[in-house]
Amino acid sequence: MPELPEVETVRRGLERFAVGRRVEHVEVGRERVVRRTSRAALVDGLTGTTVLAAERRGKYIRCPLDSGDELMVHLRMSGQLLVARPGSTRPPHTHVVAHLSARPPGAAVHGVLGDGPVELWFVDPRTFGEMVVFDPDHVAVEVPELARLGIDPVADPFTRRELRELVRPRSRQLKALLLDQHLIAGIGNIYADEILHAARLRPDRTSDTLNPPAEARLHTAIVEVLAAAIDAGGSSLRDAQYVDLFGGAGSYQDAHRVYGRTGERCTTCGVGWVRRIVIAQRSTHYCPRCQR
DNA sequence: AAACAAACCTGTGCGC
DNA sequence: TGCGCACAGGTTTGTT
Repeated sequence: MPELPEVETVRRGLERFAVGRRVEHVEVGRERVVRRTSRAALVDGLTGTTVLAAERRGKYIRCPLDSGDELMVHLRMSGQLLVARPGSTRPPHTHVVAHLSARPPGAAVHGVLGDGPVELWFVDPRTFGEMVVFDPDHVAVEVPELARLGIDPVADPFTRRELRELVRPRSRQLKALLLDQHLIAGIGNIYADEILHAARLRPDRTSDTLNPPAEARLHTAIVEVLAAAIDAGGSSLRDAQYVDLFGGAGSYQDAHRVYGRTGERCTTCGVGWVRRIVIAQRSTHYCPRCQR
């Protein structure tokens, strides 16, 4: 369930362990992962390039390469990026392996893997995830959804004013609004529920009914919940699809107030019981007492 | 414009 | 115990 905090955790891992290395060799198993282009396009686009940076927009990872192209990775539901020592045993569903060079002399030493060569694995049982190398000058054609992405509440300036301009002119259920990547990029099902609980707003309330205090609570909740989740390294659920670059779990699941807590007493008010309903075709958890 | 449905795919966990 | 099935997650596309 990689959402913004999980993708940000992965991005930070890439910054430490991939940036500055050269891609020596690429293996692509299942071609479905590169369906937007082809196996050859990914191999040719990556081989021989050096990774210049690791960036994130919403749930999309973007890595500029010294060729002028960019690598885009989306983990979708079950994708993982992992770093490993060369020759390590690969887990099932490892669809792409990029062999990265040692770091150049003078680079800082980073963690247990040191500066020797590493492998970067893309693992994805459900194969919804994808990788593509594209020309950023043609992003609107080659990766149109990137060009249509809404504001990133962590990477972009995101004040109450930006939120107000998204919320006021529409009449959308708040849950659906938070999930709409064209408006705000990066919030998924878990964090939408947690944000609305923190803001004390019902998920089915419509956006044009918020008064200024409610709008302010929503803004604060978006910023604070995402920041706390990033600090915790994201959420790893029981079926544990999400892990960081080294296979480590996050801990924000322990801080969930409503997601996955159907039928439990609300820990915030101590009175209400967490309900599960369906909104925007997604399971939605909230406390009918706290959230209005 | 907004809501809804289906599609993509596989592992997990439930009920019988 | 074993089987079958609903379900989970993100996004696009198409329909109402």
